[in-house]
Amino acid sequence: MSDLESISVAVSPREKFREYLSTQNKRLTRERDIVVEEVFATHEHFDPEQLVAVMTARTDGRRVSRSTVYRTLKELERAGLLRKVARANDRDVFEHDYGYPQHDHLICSECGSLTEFPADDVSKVVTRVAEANGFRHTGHRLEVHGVCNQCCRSPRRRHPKLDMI
Amino acid sequence: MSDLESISVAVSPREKFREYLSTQNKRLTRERDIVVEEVFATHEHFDPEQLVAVMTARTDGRRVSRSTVYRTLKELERAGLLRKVARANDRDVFEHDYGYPQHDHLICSECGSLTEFPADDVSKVVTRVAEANGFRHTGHRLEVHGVCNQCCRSPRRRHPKLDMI
DNA sequence: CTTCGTGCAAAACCTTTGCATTAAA
DNA sequence: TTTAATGCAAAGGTTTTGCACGAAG
Repeated sequence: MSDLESISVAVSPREKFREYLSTQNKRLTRERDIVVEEVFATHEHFDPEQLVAVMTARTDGRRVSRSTVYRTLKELERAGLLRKVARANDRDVFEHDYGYPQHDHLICSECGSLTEFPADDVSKVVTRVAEANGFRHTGHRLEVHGVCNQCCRSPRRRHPKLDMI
Repeated sequence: MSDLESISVAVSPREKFREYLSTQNKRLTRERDIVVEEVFATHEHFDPEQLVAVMTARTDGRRVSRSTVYRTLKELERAGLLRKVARANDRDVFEHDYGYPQHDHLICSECGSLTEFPADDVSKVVTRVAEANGFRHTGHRLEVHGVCNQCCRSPRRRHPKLDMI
C-alpha cells in the first residue's frame, strides 16, 4: 500500500455526497452542489427556512428554489451528512453529521439554548444496546431537557421567543 | 405519621392531572377528563391524529373536538403525564411519561418500528453530564437510529408507509 | 434520447386561533 | 357571577407534489 493510501484522508462533504448520490443513480447537480457548499460553509445549527431565505435571495445566478432546498436537505440526511437535532419554532433544526465531533445537547426549556457535550459515553451505551438487539445503528440523538445554569438563577421567563439557535 | 401516610400510594394519572391543573388555576373539565381516560386506557404510542379520530367519532355524548384534543395534549405534556418520543410521518408521537418505567427507543429507518429499551444506563450518563454543566435536568430523550434486526435480513423496502406505531 | 432534476404554484398537512357559546368554580 | 374552556371554521406555517421545462449522461 502506498503512502497516500495509508493516510486516512478526510473526504469533503461534497465528495461524500457525490459518492452517495452515485450509489443511488442520482446526480450531483449544480443546485445540489450549491446547497452543500452553503450548508457546510457557514451554518452550524440551522432550519430549512433560514437556508431557503439565503438560497432564494441570490441574484448571482446561484439561486436555488425552495423545493430543491427541501429536496436536497432530505438527500443530505440520507447521505449521512446532516441530521436533525431538534425542533424549534415548529421547524426541524439541522446540523452537520460529518466532519464534526459527535455530540449531544442540553436543551434549556426556559431560554431555548442548546449546549453541546461530547457523545462518547452515550455512544458506548448505544453501541452496546444496539448490539444486544441485533440493531444496525447508524447514529443517535440525545436531548437532555431541563433548565440551564443561567436560567436556574435568573427570575423565571416563560417561553422567550427564540429565532436563532 | 399514620400507616396510610407511610405507604407511597400511586396516584392515578387523572389525579395527577387534576393536581397540576389546580396549580395553574385551570379546570378539570369533562372533556379533559375524557381525554385522560382514553389516553391512559388504551394507547401506548400514539399520535394526535389517531387520538382525534377516536375522540371525534364518538356518538355517546363523549365526543371531544379536535381543538380540545390538541389543547389537552399540551396540558398533559406540561403536567408531566405525556412526552413526545419521536416524530413519525411528520407527526409527534406521544407516550406515557407517568407510571411507566423510563426507557428509550431504537428507531428503524426501514420499517419505522420503535423498540424500547431501559433507560438506566443512559440516565446515569445524563445525570453526570447535567451536573457537570450546572444543568437542572428534568428528563431526556434518546433516539437510536438504524435498521432493525428484521429489516437487516429482508430485501430492501424503501419507505414503507407506517400507519400505526 | 431517456432519465432525472428543477422551479413554480398549488396542494397537503398538521397545528393553532378568533370568536361566540357553554360550563366550571 | 366570573373566568376559563369548548367547538367550529378559518387561518397559519411548514413541507410536499404535479407538471412542464431543462439538463445530464
